Amino acid sequence: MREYQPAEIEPKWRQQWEKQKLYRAAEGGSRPKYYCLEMFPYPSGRLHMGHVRNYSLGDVVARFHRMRGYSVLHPIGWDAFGLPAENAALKRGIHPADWTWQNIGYMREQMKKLGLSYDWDRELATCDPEYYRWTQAIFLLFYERGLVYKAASRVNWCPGCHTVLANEQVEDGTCWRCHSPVEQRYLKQWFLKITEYAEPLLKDLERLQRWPERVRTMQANWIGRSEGAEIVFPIQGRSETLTVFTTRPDTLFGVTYMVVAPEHPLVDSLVKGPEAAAAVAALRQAQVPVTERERELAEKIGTPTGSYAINPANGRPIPIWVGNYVLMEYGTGAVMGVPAHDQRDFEFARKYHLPVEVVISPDGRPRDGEALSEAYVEAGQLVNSGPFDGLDNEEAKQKIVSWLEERGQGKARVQYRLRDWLISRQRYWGVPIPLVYCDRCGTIPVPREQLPVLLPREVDLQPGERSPLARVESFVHTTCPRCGGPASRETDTMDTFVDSSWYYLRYACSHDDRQALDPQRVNYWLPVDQYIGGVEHAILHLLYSRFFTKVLRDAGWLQFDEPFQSLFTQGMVTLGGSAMSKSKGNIVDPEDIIARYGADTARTFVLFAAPPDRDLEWSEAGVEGIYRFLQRVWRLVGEWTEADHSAAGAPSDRQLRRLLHRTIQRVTTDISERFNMNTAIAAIMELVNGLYAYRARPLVEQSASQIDESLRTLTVLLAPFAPFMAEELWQMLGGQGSVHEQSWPLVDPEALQEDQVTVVIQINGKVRDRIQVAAGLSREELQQTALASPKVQGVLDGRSPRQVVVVPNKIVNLVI
RNA sequence: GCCGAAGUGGCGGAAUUGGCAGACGCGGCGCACUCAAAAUGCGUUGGGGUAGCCCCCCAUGAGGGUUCGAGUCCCUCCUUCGGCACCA
Repeated sequence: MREYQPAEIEPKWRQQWEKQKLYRAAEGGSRPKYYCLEMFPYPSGRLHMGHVRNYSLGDVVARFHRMRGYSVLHPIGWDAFGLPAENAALKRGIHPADWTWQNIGYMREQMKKLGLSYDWDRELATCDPEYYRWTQAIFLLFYERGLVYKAASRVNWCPGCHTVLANEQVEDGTCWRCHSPVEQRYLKQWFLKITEYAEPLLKDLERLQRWPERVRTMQANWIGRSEGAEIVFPIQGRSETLTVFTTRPDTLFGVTYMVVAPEHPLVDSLVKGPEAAAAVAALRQAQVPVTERERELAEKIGTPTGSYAINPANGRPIPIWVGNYVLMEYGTGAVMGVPAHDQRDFEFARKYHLPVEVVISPDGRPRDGEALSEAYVEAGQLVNSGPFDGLDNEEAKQKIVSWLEERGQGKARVQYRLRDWLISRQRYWGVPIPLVYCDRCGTIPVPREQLPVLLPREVDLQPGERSPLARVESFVHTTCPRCGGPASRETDTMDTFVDSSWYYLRYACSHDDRQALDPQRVNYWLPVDQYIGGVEHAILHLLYSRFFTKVLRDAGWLQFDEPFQSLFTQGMVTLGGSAMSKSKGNIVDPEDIIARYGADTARTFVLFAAPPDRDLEWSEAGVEGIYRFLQRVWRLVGEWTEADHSAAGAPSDRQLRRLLHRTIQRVTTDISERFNMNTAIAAIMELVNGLYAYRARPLVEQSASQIDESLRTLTVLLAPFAPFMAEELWQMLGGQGSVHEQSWPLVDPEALQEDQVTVVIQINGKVRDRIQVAAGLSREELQQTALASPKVQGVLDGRSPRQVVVVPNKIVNLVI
C-alpha cells in the first residue's frame, strides 16, 4: 500500500483546484448565499500560528456551507498600509511598497499551501491605488455629509511612531503598537464624527444577538452613555455663564463649589488677583501631566480662582476652583461639586476645607454634612432642597430638570464617553487625505474624477519635524481644483483602520473600476454571515466598521446597517503559557509544521487541540497525535481499496450504521451550531475507531457495501478539516468529481433509533446497577425491572422505596 | 474599585435540556507482530481502601443551599484571565 505522503498529494490537488477555480463565488443562481469572512491579515512577512488558526476555522465554515448547498463567498486580502513597512524601510533600505508586496507574495503562497478555499479572483490590498482610490472617495462622502472636521485639541502623541493616535489606540497610557508611553500634545488634526452615531452604535448592539456578549459589553462600555443634565450657573458680577454636565441634578441644592479644567477657556478671565493667578499658573505648570498614565495617577489638586458662581437653585454664591481632575474633553470641562453625595467631591472638599451639605437622606431627615465620613451616594429623599424636599431622589432628577428648563437654566442631556475618531497620521505609508489648501478658496476636497491622490514613491522616511509627505515638494505643490491658483496638499495620511472599515464590502466587487461599491452585488452578498477574528479588535476595528456601515447606509449606498451578522472571536495560540511573539522567542513557524507533517495535520491540529474560543497551548506531541490519526484514516481506506473483499457479503450491521449516522449528526451540529471543531474531530475519530473494530471481524461477517458507504461518508466529513487527504481518499474510493463538491451527508433518523438502552438504577442518587432493556419501556415496566435487580434487592434488604423517580430510557432512582 | 469570563485526571479537553463525570487525543503501563527495535494493531489507565477483574468509599477551586438527583441552578468566598477605571 502507498504511504501517506502529504508532500506529494498536497501540491497536486492545490494545482488541480486552482485550475478548476473550484472556490469561485458566483452571484445569482438558485443557491442561497453565504458570506464567510476572516479578518484580513497585515502582511508582516509570514503567517503565524494565530493566522493558521483563524483561517483554518473560517475554511471549515466556508467548506461546510458549500457542501450544504450554499453559494459561498470566502475572500481574502491584505491590510497592507501601516507603520512596520516604514520601519523595515529605515532598517533595511527597502521601499515600503516593495517590502509590502514581497510579503504579500510570500504569505499568499503560504495560504495556498494551507489549502484555504478562497476565491482568489477577489483578492485586494489596501495599499493598491485601485483600492485606496475608493477609500479616498468614501472619505469625500463623509466630508460632504459633514462628518469630517479639523480641530485643534489635546491629542495622543506616540513618540515611538512619530504620529498621533486615536483614543481607541491608547492602551494603559501606551501606544497599541509599540507600547511607548503616549504623550499629550496640542495639535490641529482631522476627525471623523463617530460621536454623531453614538446612539445607534450603542442601541443596535442589542440586535447583535450572535455576537459574543463580551464584545457587546466592551463596546457599550466604550461608548459609555450617561443620562443627565446641563446646568447653567451665572458668574457673579459678569455676563458669562458656566455650564456643567451632571448625572445628579437631584443634588443641585448641595453644590458648594465648582471646578473647571485647567484648559477651560474661561479660566484666565475668572482668575482674580495676582496671587490666584500665580497659583493657577503653578497648577497648570505642575499638573498638566505629560502622559496619559501620569494623568490618571495624579493626585487631585486644585486652587481657587477668586471668582464666584451663583447656584441657580438657591441663589447662593459658590467659589469657582481650577482642578487637575476635571477633563476638558468630557462634558463641558466644568463640574459642580457636591461633596455630600460624590466621593471624589467629598475628598476634594475635605482636603480644601470646603463646606459639605447633605441634600439627600435615607429617611428624609436632615443630617450634618460635616459629620459624614464618606459621601452618601445611595438613593433617598431630598432635604434642604426648597420646594423639592421630601421627593424621592430619582423623581427629583426629572422635576429639577424640568424646573430648570422652564427658567432657561438647564436642560436634559445625554453624554457619551466616546470621542470623535482622530484619523490624521503623520506618516508616509497610508492613504493620502484628499484635500488641498488654497489661500483664496480655503480647504477644498479633491474632485472625485481626480482620484486617486497617489502616494509619491520617492520620499525621505527619516523621522523629523515634518511628516515625510510634507517634505516631498512635488506632492505638496498643486493647483486649487476650484480656482486653479497655487495650492498645497494635505500631507497627513489616514489611520489604517479607515482602510479596514470597509474592505468587507469591497470584496463583493473587488475590481469594479467605476465605483467603490456596486449596490447590486454588495446588497446581494452582504451582510457578512459569519465573521471570525481575534478579540483584540473588539473595540477598534469592529466599532469603526459598524460606524462606516451606518454612514454608507444613510448615504443610500447600502440596504443594511450592521455589517456582521454573527461574530466569532477565537483565542490566542500560546507556547509556554504566553502568546507566541518574536521578542519572547517562543515561535512555532507554520512553515516548519507544513514541511514536516503537511497542511492537513497543521489545520486539523489547531482545530482539535482546544475549543476555538479558548487559548490554545501548542503541543508538539499533540501534532504527532493528529498526524497519526490521519495516517490511521489513510490506512483504513488504503487497505480496503487494495484488498480483495469479494467474500465480505454479510448483511448491513445496524450498530455500525447507527455509529455512522450519529457521527454525521454530531459533526453537523458541532460545526454549524456550536462552532466546536474539537468535538467534531473527536466524533470522526470515534467513527474511525469503530470502523477499525468492525474490520477486525472475519471477512465473511463484514458487508462490503456498508464499508464502502461508511468510508465515503467518512471522507466527506473529513473534507472541511483535511481537504487534501479527503480529496485523495475520495479518488481512491472511486468517487466522482471533487470531494469538495459533494453534498453534506444527511442523517437518517431511523438509523439513530436504539433498540437496546442502558438504564442506570440509583438508590438515593447513587449508581447501584445498570440494566440493558429494550428502548421505550414504560415507567411501570422500568420500575418493575429495576426492583427485580438482585443488586437492588440486596441493598433494599426487604425495605420498599419511599419514592421512585423514573426517566424513561435513562434512569430509575429509588429513594429509601 | 466596578463589570464580565473561567477553574474538571499526569496534560489538552468531553459531558448539547439538572440524569452513568472524565468522550476524543497526548502521556504512562501491558500484550501481539518482530531475531530485535521502530512503526502498527489490540488492551489498560481519576484517587484511595480491599486486594489483583466484585465490592466499598472519595472526587469537577473552597464552603453552604435547592433537588429524588448538581460539573451544570442559587448564595458566600478563593484563584486566574480579560475589559473599564478621575467620565462628573
